[in-house]
Amino acid sequence: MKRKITLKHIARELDVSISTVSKALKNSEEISRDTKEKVQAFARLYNYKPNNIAISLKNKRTKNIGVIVPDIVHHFFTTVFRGIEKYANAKGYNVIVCVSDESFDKEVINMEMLANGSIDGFIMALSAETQRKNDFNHLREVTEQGIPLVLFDRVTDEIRCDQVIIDDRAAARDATLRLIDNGRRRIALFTTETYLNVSAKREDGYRQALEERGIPVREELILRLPYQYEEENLSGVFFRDQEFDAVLCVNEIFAVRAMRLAQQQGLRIPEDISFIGFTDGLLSRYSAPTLTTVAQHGEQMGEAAAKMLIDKVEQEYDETDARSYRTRVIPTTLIERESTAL
Amino acid sequence: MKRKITLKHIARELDVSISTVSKALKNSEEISRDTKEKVQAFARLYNYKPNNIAISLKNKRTKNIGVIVPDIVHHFFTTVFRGIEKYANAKGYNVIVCVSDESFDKEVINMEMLANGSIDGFIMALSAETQRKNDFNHLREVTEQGIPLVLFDRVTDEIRCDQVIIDDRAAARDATLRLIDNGRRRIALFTTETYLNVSAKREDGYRQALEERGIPVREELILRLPYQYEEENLSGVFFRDQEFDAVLCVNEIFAVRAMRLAQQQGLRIPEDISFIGFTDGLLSRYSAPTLTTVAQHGEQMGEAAAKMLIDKVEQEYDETDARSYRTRVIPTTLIERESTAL
DNA sequence: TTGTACGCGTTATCAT
DNA sequence: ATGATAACGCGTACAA
Repeated sequence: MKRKITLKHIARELDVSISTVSKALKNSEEISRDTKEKVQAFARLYNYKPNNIAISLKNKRTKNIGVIVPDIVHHFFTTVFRGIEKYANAKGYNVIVCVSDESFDKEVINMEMLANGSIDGFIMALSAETQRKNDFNHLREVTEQGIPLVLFDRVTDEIRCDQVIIDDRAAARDATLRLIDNGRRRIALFTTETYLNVSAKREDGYRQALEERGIPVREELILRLPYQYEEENLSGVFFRDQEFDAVLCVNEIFAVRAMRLAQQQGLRIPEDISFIGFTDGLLSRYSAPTLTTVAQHGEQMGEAAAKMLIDKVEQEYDETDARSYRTRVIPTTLIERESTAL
Repeated sequence: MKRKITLKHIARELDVSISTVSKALKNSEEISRDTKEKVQAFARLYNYKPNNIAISLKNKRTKNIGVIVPDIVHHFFTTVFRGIEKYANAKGYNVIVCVSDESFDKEVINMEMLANGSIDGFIMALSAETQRKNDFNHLREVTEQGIPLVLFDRVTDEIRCDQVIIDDRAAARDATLRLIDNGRRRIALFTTETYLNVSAKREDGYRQALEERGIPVREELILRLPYQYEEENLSGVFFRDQEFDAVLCVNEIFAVRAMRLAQQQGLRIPEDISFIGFTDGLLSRYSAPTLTTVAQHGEQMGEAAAKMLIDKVEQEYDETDARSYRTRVIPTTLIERESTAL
């Protein structure tokens, strides 16, 4: 077993001092050609690579960034993660991922775990529970320690930090307007039961669009669903009892399931009823009919977040402490597919 | 800004030595109650937490594990990752994720980056390119350095290490047998064009099932598709020209797209033609009709992999160097849904 | 009961 | 041109 070699080993073997080896490997001018060649040859032979941990300790920089997301088996978060990883990797950073599982406690524990030197900064989307509790002390502690933090998607304004978001309100408004312009008048909204910032904003946008067009908002057309709802006792009834000709859904799963139910009720899509969802994932692309959806461009969000974070990490701390926090709004795109193709 | 506090700060402040502080915080018997209380109070007040990096350097243990996957925006890998993260976290480990993007070079670079002290062990699924090139020197180097490695799903037998896999051959065989037992005789196979171990094994299983039942394998029923194929010039033609009554697909995207094409040709599912896919993801659950699929239980695979890795990391190295490498086969489950419901 | 010294691996500064 | 020393933060064997 070829154990990892260190400067010390090389020094001992070549009978020079550790610092000589260190300098030789960096091609320092102070070292003679002879020794440099000797050392470098030896190092190459034994495949010497500096120990990351030692360098981290010395530099107080880990070149790691911590990412905490509520869920990883989730197209949107995965997409954002890909953007983060791609950018970070290109900049020589590694990414440590923790999953909060929508739990406040896990979020706190993970943050504390990573905050003790493991990472140079955080990128995160808040757990549902955190948003519900409105308790952000763990975030505050971290930022007060001077650790850069970038929030994305599930954010809060209670903490001074960078943010990367989409304009959920505008996106929902645009989507709703599109339905209206397509001649739809009785537009339902299927949203989540649990409180999420984003759902709330999407609902705002939905309401705003209706009001703008002088269409009264009918509260009975707004359906708040738990994540794992049973088809029968909810939408089934809903579809039979209510009359509507379009549905805006805050995610694609709701949309696809709703389309299925509508079809089972004998409704034709998009002739009788049209659908728009959020999150342009696999379901939207491969459902039958394919689903018109608001693309959030997660990868772009991830890249933006990583860029903001790494910029902050690498900027000298003393830089005129003019800590300005920025919010980047990534534009959404309405991707039109069959579910609204009139 | 409350900077992170160290033992040194506490020692200076309380006018004791660093080691006294260190011991006091561990409630050592050698330290007087007085000092202990004083130190602990101070530490709590300033929220002292030991620096992970320093501890890693000292212990030569990082409590990090490295995960390298070909793709993260992918249901199966995500699911495995969740299992890894869950188990690792429970054991106090963090997970560093790198994406090889199916590229050999990126896989090598990421491995080397992490192997220099950043992690205690690797869990990975090989990139397509690595499998194609059959070049595993990067894996060999790492294992020769004594870094534990667990391969999952996309594995190789060229490297002595632990493995977590499903029995792809058996799963495909069972699925095919199920189709045969349902009275299907002209069963097609839709598989990937790029060489992957798993696809090859699934094809084996498919062939074996047919042979077992005395059904001749018709090569023209085996379709090898690129990942991003165009509907028109491939399956479209295929569906018109060929006659078959069932399709086994090596992933769920192929299955869902194929179902759609079949429906467009006027075929009824499952009456005229039935489908089985691999990977029990969202598409299988929410497609219309819902898709019968081979569940790979990724989360369980992830947990198993993490357990094997951490066991190895934590076992003393000198333990009778009886390095036995184990292969865990996670049983698959055929989840029957509408696409085969006769 | 407390403190000193050393080591983990590296680099930077300051001798020689 | 080379080497000794200190420092990053921590833990521990040993000395006082």
